[in-house]
Amino acid sequence: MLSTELGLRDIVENPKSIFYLLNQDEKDELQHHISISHYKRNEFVFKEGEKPGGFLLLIEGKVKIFKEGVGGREQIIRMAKPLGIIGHRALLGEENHIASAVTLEESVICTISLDFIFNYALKNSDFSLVIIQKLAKELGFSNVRMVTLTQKHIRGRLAESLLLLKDKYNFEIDGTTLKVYLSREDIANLSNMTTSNAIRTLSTFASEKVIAIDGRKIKILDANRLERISKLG
Amino acid sequence: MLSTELGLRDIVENPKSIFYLLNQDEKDELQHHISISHYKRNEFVFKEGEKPGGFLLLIEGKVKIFKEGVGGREQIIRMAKPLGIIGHRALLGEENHIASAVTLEESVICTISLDFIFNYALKNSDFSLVIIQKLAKELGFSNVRMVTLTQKHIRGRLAESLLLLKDKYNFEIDGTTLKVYLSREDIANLSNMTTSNAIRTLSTFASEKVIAIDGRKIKILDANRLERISKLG
DNA sequence: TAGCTTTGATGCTATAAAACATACACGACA
DNA sequence: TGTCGTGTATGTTTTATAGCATCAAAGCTA
Repeated sequence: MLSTELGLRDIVENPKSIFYLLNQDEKDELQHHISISHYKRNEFVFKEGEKPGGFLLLIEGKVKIFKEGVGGREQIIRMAKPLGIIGHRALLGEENHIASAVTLEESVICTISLDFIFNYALKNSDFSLVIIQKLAKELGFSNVRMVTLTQKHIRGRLAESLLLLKDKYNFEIDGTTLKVYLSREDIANLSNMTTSNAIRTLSTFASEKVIAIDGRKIKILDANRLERISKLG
Repeated sequence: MLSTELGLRDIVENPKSIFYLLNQDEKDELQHHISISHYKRNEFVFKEGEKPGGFLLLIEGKVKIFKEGVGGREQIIRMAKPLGIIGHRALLGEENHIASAVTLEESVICTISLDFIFNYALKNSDFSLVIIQKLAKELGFSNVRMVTLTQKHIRGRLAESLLLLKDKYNFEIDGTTLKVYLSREDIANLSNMTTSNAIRTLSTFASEKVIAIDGRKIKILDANRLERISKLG
């Protein structure tokens, strides 16, 4: 089911891939610096404190990036989807990982050597510019999120997280069901609240007909209302 | 008192400046793309929502970068000191400013044109690499801060902020007085708490002999203890 | 299929921190 | 010299949310 072979081509041929804009020589060279790994659900890709071993590109699956906080309580910093890059912050900042990455479902990840990134890709100023833009946007996201996670109340934080999941993973073909299936605990860790409060607030939203819940399946019934809750509540 | 003339040379000759690593041609070109502005205390350098007008380098003074949150409550995202760059995130991400910048004291800021940054500086891969590293480190800082601001309790957050101020601005010649004089409100906005709680917790720290306060003058008496409070409390 | 573990749901209690209310110190300015 | 405004200090009340306990449902595994 997991299409490894397709994945390799995808990395350089899909316009959404960061390596798409490399020139042909660089793309040819890339083939020698790449390796592919399969992960089952809930496997660590890297752990907080580790030294980055390469530049990682998620080919298939979903990954959460989170940091352990006070008393082991984890905060999900961001989530990745196919053709997203992971672990790049530590690598580019020449630091160890400050967060861990765990697969949310069966995933395929391709590793590009540090050597290639620093000696080939980053010599290409188009590539550098895209990396710069990506980091700048991520930094903006992180700054905005810092303020909302600290200032918004529970309902607002949860609403924002649901909208975030919608923007990142979109809907199933029905147009309402979120295309990502998280445990209540993960939803809580994404929204900076306890699991109990995530469960409680989700049911409140359901009773208000803003969402519908069926196990881990979440349908967004009233996105505008959710938007308003995120802003005001 | 504010040394404008010295400032201009400093930009290219001081190893701490990001423009130090440009080659001579680029440095010569830079002179045609630079302008300098003076700011009084508590003046806006840029505001949330504005389009970045240039790449800003703080020559002299201190600046806070903050974001308006729920109900106008502001969160200080970071603080800048001389030879630090400001507003670069929006510029490099090709977005509008998501935060505002205000001087904490009389300041001198130099503006480098967008044109120079994109058509000269970023063509130099050494410069790009330094920008990439800077952004990556900032992103790491922001991610870590996101977790501590959401998870630590008041005492821990305030202790962390005081240590942050120490790391950024260091001490006066006496070796204990923080070389930055913030209002209680700014300290609160930095630490994600109300002004009352900042005042209260500061006095508690003072009564515990961890710090000494004399108006806006803060002496750090026991940095280790503060470190422990930041980690555990 | 039974027994065990994990996850989800809900009520109750405790508590950290916000919100509010004064009061005081200090400088600016008439 | 008095009055006003601003920043700082401190006590009291209120509230959001964490923490805990219990129970039900759903998945696993033997």
